[in-house]
Amino acid sequence: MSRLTPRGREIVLAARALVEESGPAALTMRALADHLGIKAPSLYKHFPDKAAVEAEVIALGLLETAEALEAAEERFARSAPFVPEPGAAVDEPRTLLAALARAYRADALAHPHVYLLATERPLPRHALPEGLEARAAMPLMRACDYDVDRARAVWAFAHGMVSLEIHGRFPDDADLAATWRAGVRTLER
Amino acid sequence: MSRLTPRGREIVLAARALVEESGPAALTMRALADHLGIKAPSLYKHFPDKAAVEAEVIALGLLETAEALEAAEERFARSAPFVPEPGAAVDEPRTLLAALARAYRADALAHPHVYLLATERPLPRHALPEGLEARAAMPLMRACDYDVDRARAVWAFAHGMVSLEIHGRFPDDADLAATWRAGVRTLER
DNA sequence: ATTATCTATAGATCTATAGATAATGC
DNA sequence: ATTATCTATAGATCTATAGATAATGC
Repeated sequence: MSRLTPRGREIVLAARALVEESGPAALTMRALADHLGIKAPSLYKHFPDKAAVEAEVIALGLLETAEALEAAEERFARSAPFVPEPGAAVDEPRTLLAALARAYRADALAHPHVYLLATERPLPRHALPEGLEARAAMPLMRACDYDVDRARAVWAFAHGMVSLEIHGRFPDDADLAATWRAGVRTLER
Repeated sequence: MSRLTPRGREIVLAARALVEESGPAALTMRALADHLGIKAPSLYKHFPDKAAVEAEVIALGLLETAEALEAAEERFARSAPFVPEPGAAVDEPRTLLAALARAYRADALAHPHVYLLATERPLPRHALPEGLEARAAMPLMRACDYDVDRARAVWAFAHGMVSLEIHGRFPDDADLAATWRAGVRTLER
């Protein structure tokens, strides 16, 4: 993103909006051009091909995930240590892992189609900013004290939850907050 | 499947082979017809539209998952209780949940593209055999003593692991067997 | 008679290139 | 001069329908 021209940025933002509105399949060069009020061939003066535009949208999604997790980390670090007491806010996550899980879910559900675009296909790693993928993975690694297997297990749980939820695979009456709690609680140790 | 004509069955099996070979997007009416040595319009005498064919492939995938899990359940029930001893086979799953997790992964990786077709989109529930979805979910429910939240958490973990693995999202040198162990072990209690 | 196939074809899309034209920045 | 746009168009696909033809089953 940072390495794009201003017009390139606009195009990528329009592409993200398009994906978010109507799903990854709706991102076509023509629809994107329409959104921008230009003709499709004009896009090729800014990006070599469609994959390049898509890669930028994916990079944007990854960056937002990283930022959401980092923000949750900071919020948790600054928050008062949890002390059970009568009038306390019931809603505060009590552990760093719970805070990260909550942020992960909130971020994914805030733009589910971009989330799917960024996770349900191989990453175009060559087209992503150096270090972005690792950056997005670090908060969970830190929360798991650099135990990679636990960090990956937590990631798989969170991704699985979000994926199944977005695709409507759980029963309508499922209490997913309870499922998240059950998962996070057991993965905590 | 059972409610199909013999020719319908052949078409669905060819469709599944096509998906498995080249991914869900490769399932087009023309490619399917080519595979069968006929012309695309002929398919419409057997299925009303492409979605109907796709739904049958998904039903097949779900059925295979259900059968794989049920078989693992039975195998585990019949196996000798685990007794740590020097020459024992190191590879035996020691708990029912571990056995189911292993079967889930093996089944998904045996036909990853069909797995993705059956999980990475909303289920065409109206077009599936009655009870199939519930049947596929039961082994995990039984293994979790009907604790739905734990069963769903395990499912999410397993689905997340498989999804991330199929899409090549883990580092090449990741020890995924260790990640599965870590996840299953913690979700066990 | 019914069933499975075929040919022909409508009607939508998509991505991407070539080359012309207008606007902007020195 | 450079940049952003446009029109025109090539070249691939896709899904699905209509109607003809051949084969099969009574």
